[in-house]
Amino acid sequence: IVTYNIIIRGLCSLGRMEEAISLLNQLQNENLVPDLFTCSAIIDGFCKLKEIGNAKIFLKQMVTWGLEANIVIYNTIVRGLCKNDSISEASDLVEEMKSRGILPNSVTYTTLMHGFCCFGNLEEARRIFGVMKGSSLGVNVVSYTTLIGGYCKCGQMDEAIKLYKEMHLNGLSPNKYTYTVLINGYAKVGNREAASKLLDEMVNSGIVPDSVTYNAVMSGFCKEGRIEEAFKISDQMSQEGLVLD
RNA sequence: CGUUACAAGU
Repeated sequence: IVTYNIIIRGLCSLGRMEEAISLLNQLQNENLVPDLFTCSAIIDGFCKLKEIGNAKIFLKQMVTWGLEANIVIYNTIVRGLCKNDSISEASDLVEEMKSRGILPNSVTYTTLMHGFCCFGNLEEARRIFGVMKGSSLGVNVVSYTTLIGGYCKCGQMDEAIKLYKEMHLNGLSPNKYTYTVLINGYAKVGNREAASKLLDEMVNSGIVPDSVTYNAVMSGFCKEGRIEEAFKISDQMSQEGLVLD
C-alpha cells in the first residue's frame, strides 16, 4: 500500500485524478485496503483542482472503508475551502472537527489565518494568532510569517515589522520565507531601501536567498526605475548558480 | 517512527 500511495500522491499532485482513482480501484482489486495516506493524497488532489465537491464525496467514501477523517484530512479540506473563497465554510468545518473531538493543530490555525489574510481580514487572522499563542501549541515561524504576509499584502509595513521584531523577542528566528514576504512587502510599497536592508540582514544571519527572494528585491528596484541595480541582482543570481526564471 | 500525507514567500 505504501508503494501505491507514493504513486497516487504523485499523480494527485499533478492533478491527474482519473489515473489516481483508477490506481485506487486497482489496489482494491488486489485486496489491499486504502489508508489515511491514500485518502489525504486524493482529497488534496481534488482540493488543489478546486473540486471541493469531489473531495467531499470522497470523504464519505472513506467511511465505507472504515476510515475516519483525521486532522490531516480536515486540514486539507480547510485549505481547499479557503482557496475556494469559502472561508466561512472553512471556519465551520474546524468547529465541526472540534465537536468530533479532534483538536486543531498548528497547521489548522495557520491555514485559517492564511485564508483570512487573503481576504484582507487581518483582525480575524490576528485573533486566531492570539488563540494559538494562548494554546499549548504556541506560535511558530509559520504563524508569524503568515500574519506578517497579511499585513504586507495590505501595505501595513509598520505592523509587519512590529511582528518581525516581536518574533525575535519570543525566541523565534525568521527564515527565508519570512524575509521574502517582508522584502516583497517593502518592494510593493516602493521602499527599496528597507528591502535591501532586509536582504543584508538575511544574508548576515546566514540565510541563503533563492530566486524568489531575489525576484522580490528586483521588483522593488524596477518599480522605482532603478534598472541598473536590478541587473546587478540578476548578475549576482547567475553568479550564485541560480536559474533565472 | 518504509509514504517530504496537511500550513507561510516572487
